[in-house]
Amino acid sequence: MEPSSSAYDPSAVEASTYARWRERGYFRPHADPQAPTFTVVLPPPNVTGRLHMGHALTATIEDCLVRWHRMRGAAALWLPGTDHAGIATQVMVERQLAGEGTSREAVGRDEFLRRVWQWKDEHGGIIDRQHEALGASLDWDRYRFTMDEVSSKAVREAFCRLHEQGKIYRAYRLINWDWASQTALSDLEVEHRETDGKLWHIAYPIEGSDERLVVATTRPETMLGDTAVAVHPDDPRHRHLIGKRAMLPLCDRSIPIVGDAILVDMEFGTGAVKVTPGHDFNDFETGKRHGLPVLCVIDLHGRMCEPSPARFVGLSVADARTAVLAALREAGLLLEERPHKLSIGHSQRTGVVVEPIPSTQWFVDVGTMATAAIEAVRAGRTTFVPAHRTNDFYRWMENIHDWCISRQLWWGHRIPAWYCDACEHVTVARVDPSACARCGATALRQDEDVLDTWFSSGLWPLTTLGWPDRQDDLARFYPTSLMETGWDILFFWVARMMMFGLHFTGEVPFRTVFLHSMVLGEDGQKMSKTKGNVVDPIELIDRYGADALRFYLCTMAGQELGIVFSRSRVEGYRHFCNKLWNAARFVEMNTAGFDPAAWSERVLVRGDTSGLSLADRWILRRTLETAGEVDAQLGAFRLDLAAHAAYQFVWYELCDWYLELCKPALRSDDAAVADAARGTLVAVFDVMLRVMHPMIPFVTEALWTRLPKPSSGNAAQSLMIAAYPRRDDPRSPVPAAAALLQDPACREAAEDVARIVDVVTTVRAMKAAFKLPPAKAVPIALRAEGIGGDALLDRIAGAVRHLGRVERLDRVAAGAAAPAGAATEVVRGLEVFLPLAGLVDIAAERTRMRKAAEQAQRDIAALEGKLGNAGFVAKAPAEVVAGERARLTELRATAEKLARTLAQLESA
RNA sequence: GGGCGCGUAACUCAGCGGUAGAGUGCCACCUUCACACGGUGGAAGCCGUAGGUUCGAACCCUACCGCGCCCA
Repeated sequence: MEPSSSAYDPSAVEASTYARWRERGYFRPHADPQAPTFTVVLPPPNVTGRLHMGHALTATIEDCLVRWHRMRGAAALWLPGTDHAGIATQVMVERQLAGEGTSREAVGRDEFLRRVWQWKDEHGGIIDRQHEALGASLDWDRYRFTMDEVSSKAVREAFCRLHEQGKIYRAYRLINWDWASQTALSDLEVEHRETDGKLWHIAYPIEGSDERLVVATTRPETMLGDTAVAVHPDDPRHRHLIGKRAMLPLCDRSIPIVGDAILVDMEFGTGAVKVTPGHDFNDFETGKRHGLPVLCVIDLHGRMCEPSPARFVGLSVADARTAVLAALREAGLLLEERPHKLSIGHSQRTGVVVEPIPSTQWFVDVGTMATAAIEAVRAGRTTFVPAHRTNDFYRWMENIHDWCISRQLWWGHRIPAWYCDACEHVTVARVDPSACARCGATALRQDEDVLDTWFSSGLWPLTTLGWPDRQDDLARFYPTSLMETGWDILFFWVARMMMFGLHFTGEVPFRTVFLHSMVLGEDGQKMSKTKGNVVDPIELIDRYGADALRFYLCTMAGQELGIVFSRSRVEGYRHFCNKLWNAARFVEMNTAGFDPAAWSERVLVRGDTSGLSLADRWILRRTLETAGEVDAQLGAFRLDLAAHAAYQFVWYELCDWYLELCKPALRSDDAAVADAARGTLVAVFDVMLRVMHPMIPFVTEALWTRLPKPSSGNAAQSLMIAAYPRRDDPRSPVPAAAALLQDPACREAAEDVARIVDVVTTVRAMKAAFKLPPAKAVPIALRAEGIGGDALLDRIAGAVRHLGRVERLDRVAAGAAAPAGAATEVVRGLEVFLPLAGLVDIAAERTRMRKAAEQAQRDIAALEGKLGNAGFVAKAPAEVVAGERARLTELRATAEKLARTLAQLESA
């Protein structure tokens, strides 16, 4: 065994440890068919993407839970893979081609696809290796890519089935058009941003009258496509105009005036709105209600087109707006212009303003699938964590629109529809057809478009398990246990997966949906390259270690609000890993050659604590309590509280106190005494390393592998597959856990340790107050009058002497006078005297004591008031009242002792 | 406009009905035989504001003020 360094170096263990886990096949679910399964599918990142903090958070939470279940004995399966990311990837390759002075149109579809695959091969897979750096225990043998054979087959199967069932159809509809990438988008891919715009009032002359109807609009250029004007049927200002016609300015076209209570808000603008079914979703619906024609006046490149008047044709939307406004102004029809905030849709991918345009596209009728998904959640078949997210899911599902799934891209799953030139029949088929299904003609053209990437990722829980061909994994691991992702993509992923999963299998895709919030930059803003506040998780891993980053992310997993990144906290958790490393090193140094078998059999198996010291009993009990706490918090998805409990215990109880308390025993000549401490150390570290492994797998594995283990029978090769310490688990490393937790001796030890901590802390503080060096050995005296007397002092004296650096510990009998010239403190009724011949300023000490006495009196008065309140005594829980009474008793004793000391000082 | 969430120490966050906590930072002392990525002691908070419920409120309720997100 090589001597370990005094500083933990993550880079020295992480990569090799990960490789070892992988070689040994620990990432695969074990074969035991009886074992419960725990299955998670990783939300597929973009194949050419890089790990960002959101991915790191997702992977940390999922890995932690997967590891925890694996240690609890489940056949744990965490499924990796990547997404082909249609638009994003295509845009990258198009940019590359543009750099070469060519374009996808110039090189042709086949060459373009070859180039995309090449791009994917060159840039893909980086994020997989980054997940490895984080320690993700993904089953790489089951890796899936949304464009691989299995996925492709699944996509085609799903498309054909939905088409056969009439749930996929082709229609001429208004869609969101991204002119930069020349494709349609679904509603979800459009981001609405609030923008400062203007509201214009335009007068439309009424036919056969001198009247004018004034409409308010934020998009004057679209008036060229107006096919009606709408007013509210209850509006006394405009009601009489319904049924008449207006003359559309600039176009000299006669359009009807309709009454529509849905579209028109009487309070807004002038109470009259222009209706442009070709370029506005609300207007499109209004057009359907009134049988209005749909005019398309904006083309696919965002330019005005026929039937716009010739002088506008060819202008960009922005130029057309200027021109239209100028023309209206000239005609005296532009009445008002005022600032107005409006929300404008932008393409999520390219950022350009999305134009609603009518077009023929493929759609999924999601109505019944959405209903089924809502019902499944209502029935509790899938639950959301945190629970209040359930309402977001309902609200979105209840207001869902049909999903536009065709994209005018080349990179993606090509739509399996073929058009017959002869009879115009559309053949949709699982296998590429050679002839028209209706007329048999062989002149077929496949649809040029591909499917929305989210169509294939919506099938992800199915395809990762081999659907539709393989059934074994599906039968064993579906429905999966957990879907964990950021809540910003609840609708993209979770909702679609729910619909598809239920539709194709009748069963929900996952039992629990755990949604975390977003990681923001240190400035509290959303991370973005332009703001320069992006934090790279890989840089953090390199600098602080994967465990430090993971532990930090665990502590943030419960955050409801955005997670404001804090580098200093990551650094703090690196310190924690280092602390753990050094504590374990201490154990290693002190247990060389120690065989814990006999100790384990007696204590851990039989629950016999008779040979243990006070400190041993205390720390054993606290270790088991902490194990239970962490286990419970992980079960409640409170990774933050699990991490917190482990941190507090390790640093402030185990390291600060137990490791110091056990030192005298370790150096004892009495082998039994030393072995009691050694056995305890070994057992405590075994349990705690297991407990923390899901959160910080690397450092715990490195230490656990090296340290002696208490149970020689359960010599697992790796902590990863060791049993998680749980009271009722027969595989638990502490079979007698329940008995130990019940053991009165262990419980009482906690009281004594608390006394030790009190006294030692007091002595240290007194030294500091009198400017004595902490290492200075001082004489002290203690009096435990009325709180256990000599028996208590017998139990704690040794530890107090050791930890307080006390050279002589005297006892002051109940009736005796306090030592003269001594500084005095009373802590929970126990008097601590520090004789300081010559050092003590009697006057100052007198003042200090007087202050302490006054404070005690104030506390007593406050408590007496509380206990004197009849309402409190009658209504508060008995244990609370009893607790306060005990506190009062203790405080009175303290006050009395302070008074006595003070009296002695005053007479001095 | 509708919905949800959040305002606790200088910063990042726990606590969510019974004596205000952690990390980082700050001050003083300590290179003590696991750890200076450390130890000891300390300073630092009208727990957003105002009401209400309660014996008791940082915690529950209401309103308001800020901040963020989602959906229109």
